[in-house]
Amino acid sequence: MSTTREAKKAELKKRLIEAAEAEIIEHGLAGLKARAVTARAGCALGSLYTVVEDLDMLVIEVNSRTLSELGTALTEAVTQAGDTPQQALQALALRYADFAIAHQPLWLSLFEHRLPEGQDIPDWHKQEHAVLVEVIAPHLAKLRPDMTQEALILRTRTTFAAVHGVVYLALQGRFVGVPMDALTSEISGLVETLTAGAAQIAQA
Amino acid sequence: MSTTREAKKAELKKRLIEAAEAEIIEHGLAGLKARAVTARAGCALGSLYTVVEDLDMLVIEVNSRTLSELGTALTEAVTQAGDTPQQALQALALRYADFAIAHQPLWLSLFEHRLPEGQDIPDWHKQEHAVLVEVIAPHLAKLRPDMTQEALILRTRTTFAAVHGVVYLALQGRFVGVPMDALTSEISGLVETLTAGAAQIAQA
DNA sequence: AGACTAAAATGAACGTTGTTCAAAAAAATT
DNA sequence: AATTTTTTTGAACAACGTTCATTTTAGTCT
Repeated sequence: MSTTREAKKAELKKRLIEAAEAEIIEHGLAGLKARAVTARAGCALGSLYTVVEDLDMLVIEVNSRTLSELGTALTEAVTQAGDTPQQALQALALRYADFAIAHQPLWLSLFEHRLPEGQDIPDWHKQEHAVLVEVIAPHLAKLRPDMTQEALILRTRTTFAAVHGVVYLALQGRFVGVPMDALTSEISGLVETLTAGAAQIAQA
Repeated sequence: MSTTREAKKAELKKRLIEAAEAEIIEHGLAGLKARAVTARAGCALGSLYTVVEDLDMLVIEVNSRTLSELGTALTEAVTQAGDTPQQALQALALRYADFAIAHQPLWLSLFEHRLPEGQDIPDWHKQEHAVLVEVIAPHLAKLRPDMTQEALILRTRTTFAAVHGVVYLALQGRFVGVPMDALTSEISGLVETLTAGAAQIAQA
């Protein structure tokens, strides 16, 4: 039997992913080093490449985990929110910001990680991003009954990206970003404005 | 006299900045290499460090140029737009997206560049980002006469960040981004929604 | 103009990356 | 127990940013 082989390999992979996650949390995505990860996982440097194509693919594995947890956080937020689309969208946006703040380095690596030119993200991982817009779509649809389904898909992505942009620039700490202590109220104000505008345009 | 000394140094610096800009345009920020830049500028590898602290500082010099050109593009867009705040904000957002598309790698390096942990962006360069929000503020103020000046400053940054987020995720080509061929119309729809919402909230 | 001094340009060399691969260790099979 | 197959290992490699002793150039002084 060769159950030991697969099991050990799977366990090593898990250990490496967890080590990479811990390293990103401690030193950020830019501070992720192959030697530090393998030392933390308790294996040789070369072993990394028996379990994963690349260091980049290890990052993608970490991002996959993060995306999954972010997804459950968002779906939970919807169930706890009120019934109106305004309340649901407010809850989603605030939960998104809360998650980003609470898991800053992991959340940042979702959007800062780049593959070398030519390579691109595997499809299975691209699909995992879908949850970010899927949780938004039904509530936006209630606000905009005038829109076709295709238009709604686009507008949902736009809405996500708008909220995302505010959180991203704020966490980045760049000059143009909203200060961290104003982030929650600004996110709330943005969603209020967006929902008010959407309802009004749909009615006209 | 030592006018030749300073002049040569200044000219070398200019050549290096231009070379770095060209390299970023061709290979992206991640593809910027000290050896390629110095080869392109026609000087030795070590000469780079007589003119600039770091390769990072060379990127900041390039970003400074880009920010300046982006600033003039945005101010020009306002003068060409109609008189209503809605028209001004539409013109600004669309011009921002156009600039990002037309100068993709340079625009991306404005937001993708990171300094090593501990170091942070020099103040003079932080200040250069101000133009991004300064062009927005007066038009948003007309839509929200109910807001205090401090609240307006925050909301201006939020508004910029929202539009920026949509452009950024679209150009990134990640799953959640708006497809490039829908970007212009989605930006327009977002600004329409934001301005409609703002006007309604101010009136209430 | 030529000798001398100060400054700047140079590129070989260093430390640190990610990645590879011949050799060693471990596991499976006979 | 011996043999074959597979996996793990870490020294070695190429590519990177950065440094610094040396060389070259520019400025100054008889």
